[in-house]
Amino acid sequence: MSHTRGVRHAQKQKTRQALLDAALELLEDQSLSSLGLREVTRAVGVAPTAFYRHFRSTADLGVALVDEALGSLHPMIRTAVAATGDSDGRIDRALGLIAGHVAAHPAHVRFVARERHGGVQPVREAIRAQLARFADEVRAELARDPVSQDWSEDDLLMLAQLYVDQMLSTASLLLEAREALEREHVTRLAARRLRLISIGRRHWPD
Amino acid sequence: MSHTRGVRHAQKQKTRQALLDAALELLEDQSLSSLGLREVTRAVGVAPTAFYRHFRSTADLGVALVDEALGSLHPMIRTAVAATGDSDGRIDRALGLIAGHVAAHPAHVRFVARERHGGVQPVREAIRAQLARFADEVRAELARDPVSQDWSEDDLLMLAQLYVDQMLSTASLLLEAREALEREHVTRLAARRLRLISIGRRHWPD
DNA sequence: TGTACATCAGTGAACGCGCGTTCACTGATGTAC
DNA sequence: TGTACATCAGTGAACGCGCGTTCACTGATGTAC
Repeated sequence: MSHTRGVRHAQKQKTRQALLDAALELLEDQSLSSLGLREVTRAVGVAPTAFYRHFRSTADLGVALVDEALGSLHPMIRTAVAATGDSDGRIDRALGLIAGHVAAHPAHVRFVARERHGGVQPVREAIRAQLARFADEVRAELARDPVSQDWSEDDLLMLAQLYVDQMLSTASLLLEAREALEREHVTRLAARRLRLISIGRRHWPD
Repeated sequence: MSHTRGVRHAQKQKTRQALLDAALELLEDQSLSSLGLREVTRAVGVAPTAFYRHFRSTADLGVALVDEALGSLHPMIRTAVAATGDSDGRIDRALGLIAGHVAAHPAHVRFVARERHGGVQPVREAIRAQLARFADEVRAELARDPVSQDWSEDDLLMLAQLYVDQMLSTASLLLEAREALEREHVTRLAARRLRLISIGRRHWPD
């Protein structure tokens, strides 16, 4: 039954995914606001009109890409900031997770970094909403740490946002680093930045 | 003489500036990679072909906009991080300068935030170079502070980059805040972030 | 100061091209009985 | 299982439109003497 109904549906999903994949690849060296619908269908090998069976516009496709890029990332975020191990160990673990993610999904990371402040409002909004969710999850995780006992909710969120910003910024820098040696340098600098922040955290409010 | 030679030259500069101004305005709600040359000339009221008397392409115009937006900002940067006054006073002064700049040149700030990771490579590169100069100037200023006596050059640069990132990030957040109350909230959060960083700095390396 | 020539910012017509969107269609898949 | 009808993902032709770029031009400004 689910199979009988599924053949047409499955084929549709396959085409939809092909459109998303092709768009993501085309977006490696251009912005969403200049991505053409025909460009995408041409890359997939379907008629331009087929696009409308899946998305109302390229902006709509962009929002779907945001969900694909960030929607599945929530479990990783919690792990990245989990309060287990010593401070330096936690920093190394978080950076390892980030580096792994960038290596596995470079195009997704580039897309989010590019469109976060890009020219397409609904996409900016979708990214903003996802990053706000991340920040709130990080805040919840930070609250479990004894170090944060006397912190107000506002300050916890402030710190969480700082961490989320650092993650995205580091991911973006890793993306630009083409050689392994350069990536190591970026990681070392990011570790120092995180270290400085965690020192500030420990001594807050001084 | 400089006047005789100047009439034609001055008129040319005037048109060039009109093109830059019109482009900047059009870029408030789109990315450079989707900005059309005809769009810009139409807004100014000159023939499309006149564009080529000033820029080879919209990417070229974008690089000129980067220089306009960031080139004149270097003196302010030094003032913003100058090591005079107590820590909280310095933070307030820096945030005041940023808020003033955002209020005076919102379109420039938006342009830089948008194109920093945007789809036009030469423009990204121009922004990266200017931000690197900022970071180096901040590093030089930080080095003059007794607090940084034992810091390595690498760590000073790391901290300087962190400050530059915070400035840009705060400027971008201020831009999105439409109401005065919202802007106050953004400023207060930014002050806390800077405070946390300066605490980390004071206790570095713990 | 006046004249003859050079420069060059801005023009306007023309081009070929790819764009987004519409529409009626086809034929495989799904559903009812 | 078989038949008759409904659904709907993908097609292909057609449209009007604005794009970037070329080219020879005009006429005001600049220069040499």
